[in-house]
Amino acid sequence: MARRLPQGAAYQAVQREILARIRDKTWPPGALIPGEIDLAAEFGCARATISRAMRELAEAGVLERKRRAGTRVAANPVRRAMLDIPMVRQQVTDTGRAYGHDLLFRAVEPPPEAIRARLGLRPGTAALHARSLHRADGRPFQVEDRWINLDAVPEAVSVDLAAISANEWLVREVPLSTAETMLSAAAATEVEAALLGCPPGAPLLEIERTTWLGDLPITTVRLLHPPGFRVVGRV
Amino acid sequence: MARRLPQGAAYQAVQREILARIRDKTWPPGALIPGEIDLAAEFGCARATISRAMRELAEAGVLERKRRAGTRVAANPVRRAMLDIPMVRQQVTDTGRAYGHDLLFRAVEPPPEAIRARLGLRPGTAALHARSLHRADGRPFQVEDRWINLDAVPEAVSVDLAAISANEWLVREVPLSTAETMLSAAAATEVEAALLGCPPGAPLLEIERTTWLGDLPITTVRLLHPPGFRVVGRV
DNA sequence: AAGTGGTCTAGACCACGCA
DNA sequence: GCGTGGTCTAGACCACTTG
Repeated sequence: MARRLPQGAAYQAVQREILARIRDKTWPPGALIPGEIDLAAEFGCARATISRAMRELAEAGVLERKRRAGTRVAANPVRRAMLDIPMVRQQVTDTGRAYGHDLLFRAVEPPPEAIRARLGLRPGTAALHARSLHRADGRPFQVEDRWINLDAVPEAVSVDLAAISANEWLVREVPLSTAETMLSAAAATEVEAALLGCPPGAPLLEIERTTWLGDLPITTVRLLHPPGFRVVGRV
Repeated sequence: MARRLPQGAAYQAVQREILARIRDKTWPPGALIPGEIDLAAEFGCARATISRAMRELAEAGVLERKRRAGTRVAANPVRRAMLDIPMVRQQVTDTGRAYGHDLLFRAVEPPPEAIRARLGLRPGTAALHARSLHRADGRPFQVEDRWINLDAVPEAVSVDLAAISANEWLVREVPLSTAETMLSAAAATEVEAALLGCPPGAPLLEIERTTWLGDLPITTVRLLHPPGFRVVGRV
């Protein structure tokens, strides 16, 4: 760049300038903006610098890029929220509370049809089923209902889930799995209400997550949080 | 690279190799992995290629990088879910349904204390308050309860919110605002139940979002979805 | 003080997808 | 075709942090 901007890198200065031009409607939504070579000339920097700035803005949903067609300001910007869903233990201890968990149930049994399909099991195949209650300072924090595909991780059957939570064992043993996460609201059943210490029918935040290693389904879990629990998104 | 891998770019091939080595525990959680120069030599590519591969993996939470200290495999990988929260209209029409919305209420009035604080208003200041019902194929899809900071966007007061939803007007007029998003479960009040066509007390997925332009609060909104509604995360 | 990641450059080739 | 973005390279300087 002609003058070295004090705050941050050149590609970030380029990003700020692009964002400013979108905000002040120099480049309105849907508009075609100059190509990388033109902008590099204007900003007095290398094309790679412009490229990185625009690539990141495209990943953020601000710009839409197509070869030959050029770069446009996104017409329908999508609001994105990044949710961090750490291990339960961390969620609890990060807020200064004491973590504990109870294994409520453990069995190797054929899952219901919905779970069976999600884990890609042949009908009749058994899977490891575990239910736990996680506590913060002794009070109910999360009910976890988990199914583990024993075809994928047979070692799981011999893990003492009372000593180490399934979550932590899986993170250690099967790192880097890909996941699909769903959030919804559910009414507490009698059992769930008793566990979480809330009235039956109370609104619970429900997180369902299925993880794969490559194409191989590993586990699917349903997490229930007591009323008042919030998930906060960054960005 | 020595041999041109058919699928994708070189930096992606490097990423796949790094991920493979983490998975097979060549590089276990917490381990220090070779520096960029060493890896560039090993993979037979430029240092910038390794750098991009590792930078992205660090952004994804897989690696932790520090100058001088080097790069380590993340010890406590955090599960991240990226939620796309598009404009209501798109959410509805993308699933092939007809979109419609009714403006239920509109007033310029002092907000309750919680909202006032969130919008950074002086006590007694009025804000634009609007409540809408969004429909998909005529059926209730979302209840929107919004407050708009008229100090930040005075033009909002003269917008016909029956013709264009507040959401769409704000996206067009105040693009690129930053936002904080919260998800939780809430029990339907009598009014909300009537609007959404569900029993009172039914569990609703609640999304609260506040947006800023720089440091200036623009709007805060509470979105309620009927039972069964799900938000799905990518990655 | 030294080594690591973070960034930038100038140039190059490629691939996709409009015209 | 041909212009755009997408990627790669070889080399350079800088900034942070730790031994």
